[in-house]
Amino acid sequence: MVKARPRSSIVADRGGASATMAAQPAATGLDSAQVRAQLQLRELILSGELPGGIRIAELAIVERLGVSRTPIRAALMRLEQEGLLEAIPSGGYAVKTFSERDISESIELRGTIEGLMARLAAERGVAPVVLGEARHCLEEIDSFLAAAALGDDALSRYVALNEKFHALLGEMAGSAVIARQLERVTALPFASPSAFVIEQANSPQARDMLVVAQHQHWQVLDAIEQHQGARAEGLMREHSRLAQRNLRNALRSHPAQSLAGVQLIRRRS
Amino acid sequence: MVKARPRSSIVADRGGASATMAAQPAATGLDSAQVRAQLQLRELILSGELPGGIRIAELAIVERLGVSRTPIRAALMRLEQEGLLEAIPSGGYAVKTFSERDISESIELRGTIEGLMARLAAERGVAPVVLGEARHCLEEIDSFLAAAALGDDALSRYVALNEKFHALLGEMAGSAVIARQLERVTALPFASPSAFVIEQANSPQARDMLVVAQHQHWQVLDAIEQHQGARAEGLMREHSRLAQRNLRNALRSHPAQSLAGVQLIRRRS
DNA sequence: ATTAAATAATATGTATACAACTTGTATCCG
DNA sequence: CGGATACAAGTTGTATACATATTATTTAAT
Repeated sequence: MVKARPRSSIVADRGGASATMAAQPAATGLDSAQVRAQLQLRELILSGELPGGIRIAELAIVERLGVSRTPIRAALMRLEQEGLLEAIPSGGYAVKTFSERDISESIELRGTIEGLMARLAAERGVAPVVLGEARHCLEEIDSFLAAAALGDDALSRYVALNEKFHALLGEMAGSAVIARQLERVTALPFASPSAFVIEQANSPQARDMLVVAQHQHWQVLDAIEQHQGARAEGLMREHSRLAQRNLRNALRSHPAQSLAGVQLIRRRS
Repeated sequence: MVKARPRSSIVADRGGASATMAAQPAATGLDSAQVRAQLQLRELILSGELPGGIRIAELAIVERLGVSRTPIRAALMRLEQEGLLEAIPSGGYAVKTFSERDISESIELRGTIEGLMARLAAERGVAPVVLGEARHCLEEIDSFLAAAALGDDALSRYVALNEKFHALLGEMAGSAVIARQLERVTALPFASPSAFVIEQANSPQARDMLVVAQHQHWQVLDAIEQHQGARAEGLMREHSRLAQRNLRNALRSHPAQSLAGVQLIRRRS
């Protein structure tokens, strides 16, 4: 025991950082350091502080986040699996960039998998309790979509309920395997069901778009209830093409908006 | 520098193991320790030495593979992402098990994604060079499928060429995003395109099954060449249902065969 | 005898030291 | 002046020590 408390001295050296981390549990949660590092790194990437294409040095992240290399390495590995980073052949990771086509294909893939889920739900049948939940979810959307104009809070409520409906779709399909893969697809920031909804908030057709989307929601649910597999699948696919349209609009008219991760999109590719 | 060469002494202690590892590069390749550990662990799982449901202790793997915990931890994390392990809430990993339904859904998902690829290839068009490769691949299959009876070598050649054709399909679709997700699906041992082909080798209908599969291959290629997106997609989906059929046969008639990973399938679930 | 609590054993999570490798730079030779 | 080699700085890969959490076992009390 010659060397005395190697860690406590180090902690004292880095006391400021540690104290900061312990003082902001609201931002980072109280998960393990690995999860915290993963969340914080994802934020750094999506906020643009770590621009697309840049190589990520582990030691730089160590200084930024105040944890050792071990949990950071784990976080980097997970973010690579998630698709936000890509492994460099010579070692290390770089922040990935996405072409408009990449995003379009991600959305198409999401629509295809969601279509599969809707078809399975229709073919196999869904427990009445879950069907009730889904109906209730859509009724809630109906209720505030009735207003002629929508505020920002209505938009965010739509986003929340929309995600809930899509989550319920996974439950209705009853397949953990497929749900897992869908999660991997929607992990990409632009492939999520309501990625470009807020982007279109100020557009005059914003409400109309939501009306159409909600109509599709109801039709999908109807198709599922009536065991119309092909109809449910087709509707769900078409539903995802609204996101395609929003993607194009967002990239054309609003060059650099506040959407998380836009700076990862490389134009002209 | 009080403590002298902590590693070299340790290495001397484990000299046997290290020397063994260096002496068998043929079995493990000369990749990094992380990749080696990942490959060896996967083998241990698929061969049944680490049975489904069992918890994996890192130190036990350290003794088995002769590398330190760090690369093993990385390998475990990757195998979890791959779907062979599942994280235990209290920490650590356990070998996953699969119901027949899980596998069936994995195959259906693969068929769906391959169907999407085939449709995209048909709609967008494919470079003549790649089309030629695909045609050549199918012609090779034709050539040895002409024989009335098939030996074991013919079967393994079919498996190789079959995988090549499915890989070419990814190239024809021209989507790195979708190809990546398909890889994740086919990473599961039973979802791979030719998972149950060998299993059916001794069956009298084995050759007939391959004839049908090969017919579908040609039809898909034809549909792609003629820009018939819906036809290509439907054919590719139906093609995957041959695997479904083989799965059922394999589980019914041949209770515990030599297929890698069968012991991960939990009957009665 | 059974259950609960306490303690010991063992597991994973984290930090850091060390080694190997990659990359950028500077110097020397042609 | 250009190129190639050698050297140096920095980065990732690996091993291991340490801390903490979980699990198993044993003991005590009801």
